[in-house]
Amino acid sequence: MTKLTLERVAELAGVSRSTASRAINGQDGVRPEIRRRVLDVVEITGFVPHAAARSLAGQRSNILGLAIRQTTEQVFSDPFFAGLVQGISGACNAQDQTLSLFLLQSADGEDRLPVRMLRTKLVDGLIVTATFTDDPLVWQLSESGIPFVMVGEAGQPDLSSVEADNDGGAALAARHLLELGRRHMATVTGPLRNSAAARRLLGFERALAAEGVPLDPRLVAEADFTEEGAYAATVQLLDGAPDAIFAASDRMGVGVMRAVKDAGLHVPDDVAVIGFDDLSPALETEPQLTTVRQEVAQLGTVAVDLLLERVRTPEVPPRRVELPTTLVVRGSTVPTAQREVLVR
Amino acid sequence: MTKLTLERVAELAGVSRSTASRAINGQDGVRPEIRRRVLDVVEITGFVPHAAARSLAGQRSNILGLAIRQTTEQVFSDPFFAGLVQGISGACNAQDQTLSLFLLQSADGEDRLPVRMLRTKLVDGLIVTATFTDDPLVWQLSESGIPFVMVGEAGQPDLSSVEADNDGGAALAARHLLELGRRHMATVTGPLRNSAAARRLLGFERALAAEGVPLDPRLVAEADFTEEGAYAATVQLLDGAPDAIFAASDRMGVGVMRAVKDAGLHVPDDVAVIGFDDLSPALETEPQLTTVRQEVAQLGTVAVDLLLERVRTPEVPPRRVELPTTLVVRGSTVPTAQREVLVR
DNA sequence: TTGTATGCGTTATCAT
DNA sequence: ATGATAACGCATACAA
Repeated sequence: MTKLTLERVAELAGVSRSTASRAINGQDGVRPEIRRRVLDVVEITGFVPHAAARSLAGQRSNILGLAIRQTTEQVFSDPFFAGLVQGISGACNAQDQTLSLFLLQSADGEDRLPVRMLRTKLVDGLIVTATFTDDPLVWQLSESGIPFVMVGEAGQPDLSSVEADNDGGAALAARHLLELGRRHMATVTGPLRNSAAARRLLGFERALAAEGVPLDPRLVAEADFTEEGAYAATVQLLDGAPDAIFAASDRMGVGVMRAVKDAGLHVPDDVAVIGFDDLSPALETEPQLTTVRQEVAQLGTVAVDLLLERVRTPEVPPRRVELPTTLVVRGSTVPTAQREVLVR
Repeated sequence: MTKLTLERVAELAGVSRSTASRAINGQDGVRPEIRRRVLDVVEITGFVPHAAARSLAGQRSNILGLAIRQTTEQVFSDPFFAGLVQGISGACNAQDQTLSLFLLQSADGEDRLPVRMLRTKLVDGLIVTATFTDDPLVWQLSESGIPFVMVGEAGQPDLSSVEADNDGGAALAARHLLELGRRHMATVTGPLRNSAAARRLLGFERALAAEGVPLDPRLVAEADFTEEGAYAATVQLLDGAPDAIFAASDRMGVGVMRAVKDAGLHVPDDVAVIGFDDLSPALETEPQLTTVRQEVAQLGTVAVDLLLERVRTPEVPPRRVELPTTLVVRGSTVPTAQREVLVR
């Protein structure tokens, strides 16, 4: 059996390579009847174009890279990442792109990836996540000229990026707690080098201040987005006797609740707890965690869209997308009995 | 600035393309002096060969795929996976292979991946994880002829695969508990469709039976490798008043310990608990979890080695590697005070 | 609308 | 040891 190439398909369909190519790639300017014939042959033979050849000739690999700057341990224990990758992977499939993962953990890998990926032309573009506000990778990438988008804050101005409305979301949390009559708010933040963590703190502070209930600095504890970290932070915070704690992620919310309970306090009667994300951990607590929902998977979808935009039409300027957040009220702030149907 | 290609490098080094190529690829048959000159030019210019061109001409993409059959949610919350990917990724870097992730979650994706990946020649081979004993993907792959290796049990005979010695590990656990004088053993298993889960149960049972302490079927509960699942399973098991519980993973061990404690029982006095993996969750309990250690990252390393073996020398038959496990004694079976230095 | 011819950047074969 | 040259499989500008 002769190797199955475009040439062979064209032959079987009785057309030229170019026509076959056009038919297969859905370009127009090919008679419907001919197109059918070609596609039939493709169907029957199971032809799939050779990735490398296509890439070489077409100047495009149809591979998108996901550059991950956290340790594998972090990545693979963070439900946020699960949702994000879910979204990215789904969008890639839908757009016929292959997703390639790059773990950027090792010190030497840090400057190897840019050079390799960029020049090698393996990927058409990169989605970069979880950078810190002054991540060198970012300017390395922008210098290199490879198309890329950020999930999270773009340290630099002229970059495409997607992010949830962290300020707004945190403000939702703040106002919800205020409405419940809480006045001694505390918050467990993520690592403040992380812009999302910083903005959630900022949004929370501002919203409180706007209502004349300034946040006591002693009731702010920085943690690391893990349950354990949040637990430890909360233990400290409890000295200040807060009546509400805003955790910058659901996972941390779980830790906060555990600490509160272990201190012999009741949630929400003594301390109301609210998280951020609306991912699975929020449902695993008792009572369930009130939280600020962000559409994590959609973050991934948008990231892919933005990236393809940069890849396909480099001339249109980069843009930043900010996805809305919503409040999801559960038992950790309002006992079930007292709650109307606030969430559809 | 003219495009940086092999041609250009050759020109700058004053040699032919072929020589430049050989020098760069470390092939022999090129004078040391010449090689130096070429490599210098490479160094200075920062030349990196074009992936697609190399792939097209060389019949090899140097991309390895990791096919994941679990939901993203599962994958990104399982510390086992973190370690595995860590190992795989590291080995890929070390061997100059690019790692590409394929999430095989959607129903339609299931038969799309094989066809696409295989024919497209994008990857040289695939590492497949976490299949069930009769996973259709496995025979689809073996039919297709693409080189691949399994992490876990190979349903079929003639496949390369890596796995920890699950039977042996479970036996270690069993004997340890017996030595401690426990006689009413219980176990929380993983999903028994999963071969690793099945073997851990089997190994545990057998080792007990061999010592004349058969496992009471009522003291076996199947869970799903999650903490919550294990918690629920343990609640059931406790009715049978076991004095020791073997959890088929550390993560489940955490759930088991929580359940035991919540039942007002003491670990290890009332119930000894032992896990499997020796991953981070084992250290997060109080007391820390005794466990059967498997070298998760090495699993990944070996998988890559096996795969490259299949890719580069298809003629040598596939082989199965089984990695040894070791017992790591901690407080959940032996109080610190009573413990010698068993772990270095 | 279709076909022809050329180029993509590298490796591999075959001389030299 | 080195160089010329032919693949590799496809896309695309151009011609028809």
